[in-house]
Parts: sequence; C-alpha cells; structure tokens
Amino acid sequence: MLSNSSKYAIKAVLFLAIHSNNKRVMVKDISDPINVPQAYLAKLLQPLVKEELVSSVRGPKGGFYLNEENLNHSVIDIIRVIDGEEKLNSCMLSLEKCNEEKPCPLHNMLVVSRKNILNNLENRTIKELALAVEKGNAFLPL
Amino acid sequence: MLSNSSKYAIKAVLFLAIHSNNKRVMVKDISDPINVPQAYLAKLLQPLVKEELVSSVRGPKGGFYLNEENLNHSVIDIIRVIDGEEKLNSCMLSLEKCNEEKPCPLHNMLVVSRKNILNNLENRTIKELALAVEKGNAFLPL
DNA sequence: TCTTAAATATGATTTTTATCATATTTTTTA
DNA sequence: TAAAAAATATGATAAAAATCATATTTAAGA
Repeated sequence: MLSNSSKYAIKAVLFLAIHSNNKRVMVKDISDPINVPQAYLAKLLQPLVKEELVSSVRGPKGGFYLNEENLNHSVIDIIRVIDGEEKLNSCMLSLEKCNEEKPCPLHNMLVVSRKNILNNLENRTIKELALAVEKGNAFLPL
Repeated sequence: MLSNSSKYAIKAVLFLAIHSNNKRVMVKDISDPINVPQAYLAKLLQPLVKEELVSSVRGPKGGFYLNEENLNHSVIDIIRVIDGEEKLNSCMLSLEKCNEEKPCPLHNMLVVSRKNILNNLENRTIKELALAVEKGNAFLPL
C-alpha cells in the first residue's frame, strides 16, 4: 500500500514536527536519526516543499521546518504527493472495474477497515500526531 | 502492502475457484481472462503448487485446479507464499522497533483496522469467496 | 562583494520487481 | 513406444523503484 518513499517522507515530516520547533534543521540531521539515505531524503523533500507540506530556506543556517500551516496537514497529503492519488484509491487487487456496485471478493471484506484507515490518515493532523509523541502516547524509534 | 505478484496470484486462485470445478485448466486459460502475462503467472503458480495451495498435473489434458483442501485455504496463505511473512507483519512505517508497547504515531490510529483486515484475510476461505461470486454478491471483473 | 553552507535540480547507478524466453520433465494418447 | 501437450525449472531481459553523485542556486556573514 505504501511505497518506501512515502514511509520515508512520513518519518521525516513527523521527525520535523517533533524536533524542529520552528528551528531549521538540515537534511543530514533528519536523515541520520530516521535512518534514511541523505541524498534520497533530500530528493523526497523537494515535492513536499513544492506542495507546501514542508518549509525550507536555502543557504547557510538554512534547512527544513514546519510552519503552522504545514503542521495542520495530514499524513494522507504526504502520501498523495509522493505516491499519487491512484495508489490510495485502487482496489486491493487493482481491479479497475471493482467498485461499490461490482465489488471484487476482497472488496466487501475490506471496505470498512479500508475506509477507517483512509479516514484516519485524512483527519489526524501532523500536529496531533506529534503531540501524541510529546505526551508519551506514541514513539518514534529509529 | 500487496505486491503485484500477490495480486496476480490471488486473482488466479479466485479464478480457479470459480471456473475450474475440479476441471484442469491451463495457464493460458487462466492468464488470459485475468489479464496477467502467461509466463509470469506460470512462474507464480509454482510456489503455490509446492505449498499445496493449488493442484496441478502435467502433460496433455493437464492443468491447474483446486481440490477441497486447496479451497479451504485463505487469501493470507497466498500472500505468505508470494510476499513472505515479514511484509504482512511489518508496521505501516516499517519501523522495526514499533510494537504495542512502543507504538509509532500511526500505529494506534491503525491497529484496529489493520487487525480487522488481517483477520479477514486469515479467516475467509477461498471457497467462501468464490461462493460470494457465484451468489452474485461479488464480482471478478478483468 | 566574496566565501561558504545550505537547499535544489538533474542525471547516473544499483537493486528489486516484473516480464519474457527457452529448455526440461511428465503424462496422455495414438 | 513415440509424439505431442502440458507443467516445471532456469535464466535472460526490461521496467520501476531506490540510491548515489554532482552541479547549480540561494542566502548568510565576514
């Protein structure tokens, strides 16, 4: 369901949400702790900046950070930018003609859970997720 | 979450469950209707035969089919054989150290739905899924 | 205004996944 | 028992995803 790239991007954004408090942090200082190759992460961050899910400034003392607006985005926004809309909406077997009216055998079995997952990814903001970590209700290991 | 290979394998098994009623059907006659390259599917079927999720006989009049035992397996068995156990159990962000005690921010949000999906994949048999199609409650398009 | 440190842009390489091709084995049937 | 039709086994190729490398642009500070 999620590509490696999306996972990396999500980890990076969560890391920023937790560790940069409006401070700019450079790729290296994100990629190292979250265990993602630096150059690769740098590349992933570009579309996120372009789509305004992440903020950045160039030059010395530059780096990445999240502003208030960024913090109010949801995880699904990240996935949309990195993996694209189709992957999110495609049926579990990738059957084009599978839909509510003509569901494939897995469809009914999974619709509810699937919708739940998508709803959660859609509605919880990055800020909320970071808050959970700060409160000790969640963790960001590795 | 699911590789293309797993999707193909599931489609093939469901196709067999619905269309071969103990009749042997050759790869070509599976691959064509389910829209999967023949040689690729042939290759995918081998591990399924080896793990006794699918039955086969060689030679003229040979082909693939599902016996009673095969029909009582579940979709998750197919995924296990093709994609492997790890993919199924790994956390959404693939954090090794993410678990019930130290959940990542996505974990809590998704555990319930996730467990539901896995339970369903585990408990519904191929036979049941095929039955749903025969009864017109589900469809297998493409 | 020059140097330096950072992001950004672009392209090359590697690895993985998907696909194609071909040779071998098994079974049927003539 | 020979020929043909099927699965099976193995390896080669192609495409996609992940990773690495390098050059360019921007901003800070001396």
